[in-house]
Amino acid sequence: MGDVAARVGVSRQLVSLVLRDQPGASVETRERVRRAADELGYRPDIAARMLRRRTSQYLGVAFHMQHSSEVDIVESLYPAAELRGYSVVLSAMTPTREERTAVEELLGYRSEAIILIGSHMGAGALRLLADRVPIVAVGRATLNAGCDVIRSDGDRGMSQAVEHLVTLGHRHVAYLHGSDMPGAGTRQRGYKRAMKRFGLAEQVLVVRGDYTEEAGADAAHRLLGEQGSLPTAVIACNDHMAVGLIHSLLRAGLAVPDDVSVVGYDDSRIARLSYVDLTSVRQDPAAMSEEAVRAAVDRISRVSERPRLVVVPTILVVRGSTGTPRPTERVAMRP
Amino acid sequence: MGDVAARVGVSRQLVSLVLRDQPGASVETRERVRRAADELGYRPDIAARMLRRRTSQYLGVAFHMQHSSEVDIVESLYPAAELRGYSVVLSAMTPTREERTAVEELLGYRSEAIILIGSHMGAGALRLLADRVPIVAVGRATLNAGCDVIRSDGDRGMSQAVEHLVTLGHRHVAYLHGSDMPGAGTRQRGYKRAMKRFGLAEQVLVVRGDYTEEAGADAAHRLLGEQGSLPTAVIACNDHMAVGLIHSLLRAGLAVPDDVSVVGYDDSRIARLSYVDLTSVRQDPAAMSEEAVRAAVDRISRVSERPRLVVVPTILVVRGSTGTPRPTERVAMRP
DNA sequence: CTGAAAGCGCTTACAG
DNA sequence: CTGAAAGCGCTTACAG
Repeated sequence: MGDVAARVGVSRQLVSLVLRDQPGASVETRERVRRAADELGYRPDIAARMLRRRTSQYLGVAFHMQHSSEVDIVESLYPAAELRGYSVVLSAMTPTREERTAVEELLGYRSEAIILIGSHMGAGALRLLADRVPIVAVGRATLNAGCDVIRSDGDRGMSQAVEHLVTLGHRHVAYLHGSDMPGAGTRQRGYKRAMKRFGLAEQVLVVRGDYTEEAGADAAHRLLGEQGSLPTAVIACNDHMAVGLIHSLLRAGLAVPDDVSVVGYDDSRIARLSYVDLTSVRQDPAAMSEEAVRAAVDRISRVSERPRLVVVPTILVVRGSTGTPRPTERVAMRP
Repeated sequence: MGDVAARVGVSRQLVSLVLRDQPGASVETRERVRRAADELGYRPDIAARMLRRRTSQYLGVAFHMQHSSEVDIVESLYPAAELRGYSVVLSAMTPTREERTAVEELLGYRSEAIILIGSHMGAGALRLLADRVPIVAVGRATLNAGCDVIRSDGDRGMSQAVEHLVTLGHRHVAYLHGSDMPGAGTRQRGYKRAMKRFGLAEQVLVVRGDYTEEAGADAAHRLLGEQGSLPTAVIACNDHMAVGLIHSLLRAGLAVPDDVSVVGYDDSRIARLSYVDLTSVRQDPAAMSEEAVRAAVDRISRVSERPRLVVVPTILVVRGSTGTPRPTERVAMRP
């Protein structure tokens, strides 16, 4: 910084001022300082800056690099944080790097709040952490852990899926449940509620499995095994199960969506593959990011007092795996 | 830090010493200091620490969060850096966050070297940057930009693919070329060289396209259009093209691998889907990370003088999309 | 082990 | 706009 000041012939304070876009320098000087900084390849030292300001202006973010849905959220965190004058500092969770490690690093950076995406921490550990620093948990149902929670509306998402299928004319809409999957309970509840709302309580059919492709394939076999009761549409609790299901149906000589319509959940990359072309419910990553940053900033500035729960609406992405049911089959379906 | 010192009844210097695992404190004191730090939830301020040490011990990493192959590399960068006493600081490149921005942030952190994964910078810009700080470019062919380059051996990868197919008994091995894709040139060259090596120069058949699924599907149509000349195996320059190809072949009533074997490249998530089950060439992310860190550290410590090029061997992952060619077809193939 | 001192590169506050 | 001073939270170096 001294070099830049010397080159322009001004004080270090003035250089600092210009580089922080503060008032107090003439337009001409401003220009000269900037040019000198560029020429010398000078950038203020972030560490020194944040040491002097008692406030780091950092939002720490811990996330699973391998999960594309979390990556989508992190991506929109950058602009959301910048809008409110904060910088994002990233700490990855990987198979070899625990959540604990990731969080400790963020604490070392003196993050003013930590946004925890897809956290696996127990409520107790989370509460202890939340006592030290404001925590915003994204995509996690646990309440009462002393932190703000932002999650997408799995209930409403499933409702959108059911509504879409009913509007197309389906009545026999089955559901593939993924046990042990985070958010699975909410999604199944959403399916059942929506079916009830459309007067289809008696058509509710839940097939259980885990959340893998194989489970989806298995489910197809079980559905096909029950003679005469094949639903005209199936909603899976995630895209992987949906894809396994489709694959088994095709192998069994059935057409999608002509014989069976299929809806997935997550709108993952697989859903978008042209030959899968899966109708899927997608969370709104940009909205979740904005809410997460808002919650963090409000808590830092002590605007919000008690933990907040924000439920962000989902979006139904209609693709080629859903269509109107076959008239013949609809008749056959109602004995 | 003062609080911890006061609590234990020692000097701040001693606390600092213990937390840095330096010699000079008794085992008992060490224990008491650690416990007090834990109880108070104290962590040394990273910024203050690196400000005082004139060396940040940071390795800056710029990468595309959305590219799973880059994420794989970053993941193994953490342990590789730690092994050599460095910390990793992440800066993401996204559709809304340019490489320039990501790099500037890393410079602000006073990274001692920057590992640039999948960089799109021109050679000129790269050279300018490399004058300011040691740069290691990963997965990029451009040499002579004043930085170290680590890339996987696309040439040898294709050679492994050809060898695998030839060993299975294939002779008519076609290639789907993806124009404009980084590394595409090297891969195509590898295919041609390997074919020549196995005395199959006359069987070389290159179908062009971009690197999308659609291009793979198109290629299938073109291959099917040429009567009697359908190869018994096809290598695609990436998994997406391979998957598009397989899909078109299946639609045309052909079986994979019974009628046509298919090999992809990248070993992406899609390749691993159970119903795709694609034999694919995969780069070795852990090896690339280790080489990247080694190059960075050597350059920081001025062990290496001139830019280094490290070519990391690939690994062939054999799955269900490749098999022996049909005897009948092999006869038909040689008129 | 302690204690007193200096300094990393900034920002802040203030008198001129 | 300048100039002199202080201080952020650490680490380093040194005399005891």
